[in-house]
Amino acid sequence: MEFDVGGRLRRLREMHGLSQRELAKRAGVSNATISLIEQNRASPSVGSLKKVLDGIPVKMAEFFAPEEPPRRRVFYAADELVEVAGDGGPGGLSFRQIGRDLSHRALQILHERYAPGADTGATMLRHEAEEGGVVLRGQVEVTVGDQRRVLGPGDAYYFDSRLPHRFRNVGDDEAEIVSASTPPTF
Amino acid sequence: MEFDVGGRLRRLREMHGLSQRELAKRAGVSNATISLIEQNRASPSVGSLKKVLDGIPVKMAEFFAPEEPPRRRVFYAADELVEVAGDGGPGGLSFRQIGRDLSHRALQILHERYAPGADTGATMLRHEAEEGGVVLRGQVEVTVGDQRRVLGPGDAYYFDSRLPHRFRNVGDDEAEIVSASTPPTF
DNA sequence: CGTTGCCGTTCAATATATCGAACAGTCTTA
DNA sequence: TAAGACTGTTCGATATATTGAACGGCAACG
Repeated sequence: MEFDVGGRLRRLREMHGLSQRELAKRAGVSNATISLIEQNRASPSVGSLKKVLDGIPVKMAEFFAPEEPPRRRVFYAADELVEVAGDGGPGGLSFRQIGRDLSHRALQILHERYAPGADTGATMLRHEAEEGGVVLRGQVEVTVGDQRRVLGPGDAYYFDSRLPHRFRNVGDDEAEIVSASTPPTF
Repeated sequence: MEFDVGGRLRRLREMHGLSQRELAKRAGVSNATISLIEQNRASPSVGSLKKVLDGIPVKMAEFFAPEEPPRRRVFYAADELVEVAGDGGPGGLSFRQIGRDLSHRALQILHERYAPGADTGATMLRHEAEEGGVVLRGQVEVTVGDQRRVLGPGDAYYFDSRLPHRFRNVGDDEAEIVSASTPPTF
């Protein structure tokens, strides 16, 4: 099993939008060196390789880490967000989540919509997590522990998920929130 | 930050109960080479180092892997979010963050606004983190590694922050995003 | 058109890694 | 005591990595 040092370096460099000369300057080596390494016409010393990687910057372990980190999905169209709670209908709540499988993710992000009067109910205690969000439209009454407040467009919140919490749309129009929590809890 | 290649190799070799000569034979290099490398009197080429490690055997990524692998306030009015980047004026970028001190938080949540044409620039900070977000208004071109896409209202993204990334408002109107990342990076 | 500036590549000169062989030390055995 | 079989280290010769300067290509500009 050979390691294509040159190809790997070239891909990393280009991915970071650097020219050979630019990288050479940052790394303190000559551009010729980079060129030769990328063509696999020279096998750099560990010291040199380290200098080069520091200029990108990339850690040694990263560089040699198992080739392709399975290219995870990055983009999601609006209609590809997955409904994870509520009925999704016009009458109530809609929680639309970025990505279907969160088991390898650190973050759960939701696009939430509340019909007028919609209410999450008194929510259970959750696992050890933190969450926060921004209200985009409407008037949402947020209750966390013994604190309560009505938030409008642009207002935000942040709390420890272990506290009991509740969201309620107290306005006459639909309300919208984008929220995030870590780690994902469901 | 330096990497003690010699010391590391010596420890690994002894841990596996190999003599310099024995390892040299397995690896197909001279014993002198091993001796010099272990004294840090020579910085082996990655080709040589690979041969040596194969003789132990130890993977490159393993060799360079770090010793140990990685592993109040609730409500904020819209005008209490703190501007953390950009000029905040009408002309460019505005990144408004929930909360001022993130040192004890797991989550960084931003309410971002981009004037038409606004751009985060090509080179971005890189950190061990994950981030995602939802586009609320406008047309935003998102580039992550070698992937690129224009996202509109309701569309979303999620990626590993170690990949170089860039956001650009390619529409004629202001664009708006709510994003989250963990752990907070600043 | 020529100039400027950037790109990646190539080449001869030089610095350095690597080799083969010899060195000194330790332990075992005759 | 010396010989044999190990250990890790050192030395000059040689192979190779690295340099600095040149080269040709390509796009922008006057």
